[in-house]
Amino acid sequence: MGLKVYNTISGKKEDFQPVSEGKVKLYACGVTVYDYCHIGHARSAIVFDTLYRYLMTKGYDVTYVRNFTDIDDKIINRSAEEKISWREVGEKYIHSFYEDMDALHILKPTHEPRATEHIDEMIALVETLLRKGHAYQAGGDVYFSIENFKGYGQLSKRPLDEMIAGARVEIDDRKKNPLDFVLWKSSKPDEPSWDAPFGSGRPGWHIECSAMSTKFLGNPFDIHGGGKDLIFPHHENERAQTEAATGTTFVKYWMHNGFVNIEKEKMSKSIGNTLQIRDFLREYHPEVLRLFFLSTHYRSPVDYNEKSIEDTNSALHRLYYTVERAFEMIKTKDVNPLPYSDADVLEKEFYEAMDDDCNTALALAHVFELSKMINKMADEGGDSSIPHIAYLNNLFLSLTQQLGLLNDDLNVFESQEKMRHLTREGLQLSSLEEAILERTEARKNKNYQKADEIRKMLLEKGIILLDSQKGTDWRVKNISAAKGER
RNA sequence: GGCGGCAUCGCCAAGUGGUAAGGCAACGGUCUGCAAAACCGUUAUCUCCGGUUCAAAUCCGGAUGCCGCCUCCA
Repeated sequence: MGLKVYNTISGKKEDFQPVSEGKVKLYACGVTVYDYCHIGHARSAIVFDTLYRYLMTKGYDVTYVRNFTDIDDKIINRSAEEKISWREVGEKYIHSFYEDMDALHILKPTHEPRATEHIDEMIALVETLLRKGHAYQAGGDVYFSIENFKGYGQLSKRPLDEMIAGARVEIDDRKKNPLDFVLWKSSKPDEPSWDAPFGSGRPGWHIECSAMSTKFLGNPFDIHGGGKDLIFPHHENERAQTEAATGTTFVKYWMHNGFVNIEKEKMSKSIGNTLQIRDFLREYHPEVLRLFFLSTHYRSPVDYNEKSIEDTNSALHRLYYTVERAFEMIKTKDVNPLPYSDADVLEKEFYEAMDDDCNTALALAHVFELSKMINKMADEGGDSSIPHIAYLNNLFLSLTQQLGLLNDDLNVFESQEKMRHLTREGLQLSSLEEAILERTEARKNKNYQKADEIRKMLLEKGIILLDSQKGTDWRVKNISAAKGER
């Protein structure tokens, strides 16, 4: 079974057939660099990162392009607010973008072009459009004329007359048609501008993606992605201007991810409920966010709320503990992994799920089943099952890592989680260790009452003590349960 | 007003014709001095009404509710 993807323009799942055999050209709209990234950006990045990884797993030679919009009104405004140049604004937020993406283990795309480094290509594109009669000049600006581009509205599926009738389209006298959009805009005296045959100024929003995707991927290319909100007007306009200029299909498959809501409310700056990635990471492990997003199909809206995140956090712990347990059993011996057919079935189902329009939620279900299989085998014990456990564990890690999960070393994961928790509780590691020692003494003396008091005291701080032959270790209590008690 | 989407166990969430994956939580059990983790077991007929079909959560029609887009936005 081959990969199927849902194509926005046809509204259907289609068999994925790349333009060139064995190669995939993928373009995802990146960010406008004027602020820190929020978890909506993270979702988009994670969705297309997952697709990118999966395409590579399937053996495609993938060229993945993700742009930076580094010139735009918001950047100019920001530059005034922060009293730094617009270029410094760009640099600053590109830097922060990388910090966030690295923390989330988002793989680096093949190319990450910046708009301002491709002004020449944009100018050439605008000139072509002018020459072909798809664009016109008005008051120093250049507009794209939708009139003689017959496919306008196909992507977003909007009838033109009704869009025009829509109350929210701003009427601009300079436009021949209210839906015409700017390709090039004249700059005010103190704004950045570039010389062009049709007057100095700066590019409109959509033109950069047309220029850069075409430059790096050619036309047509395979997949163009982004958030659902980009379908109109951004992608509709990109498509119109590119196809009008080149006379050929722009993109074969359009893929769009759903939104992130926060507590059932749309996340937006005007409501003031945006959650930045860096703020999230102060509270939770980065993979909690990844697992959370992968638990819902990428096209569906997803509601961010504390309970769901804490549930996800518990689920992620389960995955890590499974690996920990498996390694514990394997490490003592030199083990040759021995295949196990029940696991091979799960592996097959995992790939079938991924092939079905990247159904990561279903794929994850199989990962959890595999986790159960490993734990069960470990429970039943017996040296004879160890080669199987080694096999299952290898498979488990290969599947989770395809989803970008379980990147951390177990010790790192655990200790980060513990430190994060101690900070949250305002506890010192040394005093915790002291309490544990004290309890161990009490247990030796069979003073279980005191031992239980200490256990209870620590439990109230979200710390669980784990007794074993080797001594007493501790873990962070499942946070959702801990919070419910307080 | 136009276009589109969604409604599945307490919560989250897969599932597009053959009698409901998975996660979290809960309860009972095994294990443990007590716990934890893990494992075993238990918990749904899919918003409502009508239709098509041998057969529908899945297709069609209608109702109700929720949401998104049409303006910068991942």
